[in-house]
Amino acid sequence: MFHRLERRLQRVVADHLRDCFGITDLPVALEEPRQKSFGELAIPVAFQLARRLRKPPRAIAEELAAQLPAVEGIASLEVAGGGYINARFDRGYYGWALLSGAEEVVEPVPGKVIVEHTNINPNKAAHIGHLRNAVLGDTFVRMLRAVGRQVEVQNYIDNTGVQVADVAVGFHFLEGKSADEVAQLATADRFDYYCWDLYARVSAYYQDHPEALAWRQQALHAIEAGEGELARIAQVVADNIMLAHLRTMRRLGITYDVLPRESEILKLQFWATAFELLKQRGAIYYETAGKNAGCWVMPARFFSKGSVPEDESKVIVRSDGTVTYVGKDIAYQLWKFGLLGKDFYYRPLLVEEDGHTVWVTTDEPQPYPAPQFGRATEVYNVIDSRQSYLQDVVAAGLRALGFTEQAEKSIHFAYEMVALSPRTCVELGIELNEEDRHRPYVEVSGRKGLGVKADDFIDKLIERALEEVSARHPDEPLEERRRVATIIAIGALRYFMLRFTRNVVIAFDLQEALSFEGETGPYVQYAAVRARNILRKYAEREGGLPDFRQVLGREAMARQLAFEPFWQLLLAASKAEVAIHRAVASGEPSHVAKYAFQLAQTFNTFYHDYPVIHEQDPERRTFLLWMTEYFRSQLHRVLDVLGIQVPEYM
RNA sequence: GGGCGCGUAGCUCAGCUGGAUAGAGCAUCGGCCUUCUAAGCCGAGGGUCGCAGGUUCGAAUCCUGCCGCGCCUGCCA
Repeated sequence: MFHRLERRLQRVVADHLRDCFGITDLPVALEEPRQKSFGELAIPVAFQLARRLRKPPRAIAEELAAQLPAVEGIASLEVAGGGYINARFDRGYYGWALLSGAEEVVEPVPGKVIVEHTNINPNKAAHIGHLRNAVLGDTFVRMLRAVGRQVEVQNYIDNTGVQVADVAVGFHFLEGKSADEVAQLATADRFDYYCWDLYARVSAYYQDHPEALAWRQQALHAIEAGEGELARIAQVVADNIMLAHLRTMRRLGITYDVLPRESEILKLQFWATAFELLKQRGAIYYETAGKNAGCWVMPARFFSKGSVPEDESKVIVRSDGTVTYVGKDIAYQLWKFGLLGKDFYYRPLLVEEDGHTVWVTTDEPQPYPAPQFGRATEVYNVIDSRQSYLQDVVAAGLRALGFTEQAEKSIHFAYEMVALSPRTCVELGIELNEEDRHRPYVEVSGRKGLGVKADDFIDKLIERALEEVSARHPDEPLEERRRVATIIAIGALRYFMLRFTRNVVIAFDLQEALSFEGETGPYVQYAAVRARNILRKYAEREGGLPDFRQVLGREAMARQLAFEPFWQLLLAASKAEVAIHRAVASGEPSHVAKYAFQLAQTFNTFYHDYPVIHEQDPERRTFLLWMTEYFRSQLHRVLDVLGIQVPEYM
């Protein structure tokens, strides 16, 4: 409703400027006044007009305020300060609109958005860095859907890359295991943990035995050819680790529509097609001299922003004829926009509890009726900011092929890494040198087997939450308590990953992340639980909730909302839509998290200041009860966008 | 060298397209549980918004130049 009134006022002002001044090129921006007593919306347009009209802003504001036509829902306009026009809402109108459910219906927006996220190498367990990617991506998807966008979620599986090859090397050469033995091992619990350690061992082995890197080449060629024991091992590893990742992400309420696999990009000749295009359009050329001799490269001028020497070109096809990640990604991006003229085949991989099917690509025709994947109008690639160089090259590839519009719409949804605080490193038994000890954070490498495994961290959170729940509700059955603790733990985790803006490095601190106080997910959940408790208790006592629309009319609303604190509380609670829209516009999920926290704070103030059930005045009691219900629904709404559930009790 | 990002309270961070007295959490100190669960609420202290210029009626926000830190700049991804 706030959103709607804002737009309505914006339009009236814009129309007025057009009709009376002939001004159409001035964007009318509305603000929220610094002081609440100034009203609900401020129009600073007089400042912008001052220079153009050569009049003091104050005079322009006076004039405008007097001339502007009446706007439904706006009670008054008044001039303040140096030239602000402050608008006050008609409180009865506003409250009644919220109560009678005149909320805006979410209008579907044309076009399909693809969000690609998670993309974990299927060779070892996920770590906390991956969680940031998945939570960010999943939340962004929820945000887009909340504003009416059609979204397809993709999780790219690099099942033919170096990382998978290295684990295959580990099983084959270091452990002497056959593909069957690995397959047997994969049925056991925590196969992903086993691979985590093995991968670290292989990396260490390469360090000490550089000649062993030949094994990697051998494995990569076997995988690309799809033949031999190493290829079979790699497939077993990739398939099973992929499933392990899906299980980990499911714990966080994260799922996908389709999993495009790199093996199909190769087998179905996606790359070959893209390669031809790139050659034809001169986006890449065969280098005959210098360090990149024998490679197909893209010249730096296509992707570089600064002045860069000509030999800084990016290798797309290696001298041994294999294609780099960037090359495959260009083919993949082309497919996402429906520009490749090819498609995958699909089969259902699994069905989630809610009936949602996760599809995976295959290289042969399938009998299953799959949805139409790809063909997006807009693409978001959730990939950490360290890869922005590669992402620039990919976008440059699209541009070089003449797809400038799609290159613009292929957005690198970048975020900074998750590092560990020195304190947490010590806690995890990671040795630090003197320099690292005094840094704000320490980057940890998955390659060395350092870092925090996602499932371990989730388990630890649940354990901590269970202690809290058990202390408060010792009489509840353990299974119940565990379920509640899990919801709280996931809420804490998701909130922690979302509370920072994308471009700050998270210095992950266990102690801080395990805390359930202050600006945390559980704080917001707690507010929602409190709201529901009031409603439940009232319903138990009175045999149900009143029919608010019957009991509270527009006049009653106006009467109650004349009381300033009530008005401010309702106003704050009604801004969820605005917050979500702004977060989508700025591409910043943390804005939703911030709003959720503020909303919870506001509700806690309400909770503390105005006992609902004990209120004596009947109209006021009903009003307070409705406010509680409104807060509850708004809290649920934003928590849903954040992917955070509300437990039965806390 | 070049590219990207960061620098705001003791610590961790918000601050939307420039706007009216710079915000929150944690930590510290002091209050509040016989009233809808204290994972809560109230209060206090704490800031030359890295530095210097510039644009503007107005700059934490935009521009330029410095300083400090991080990441990238691979025939790994």
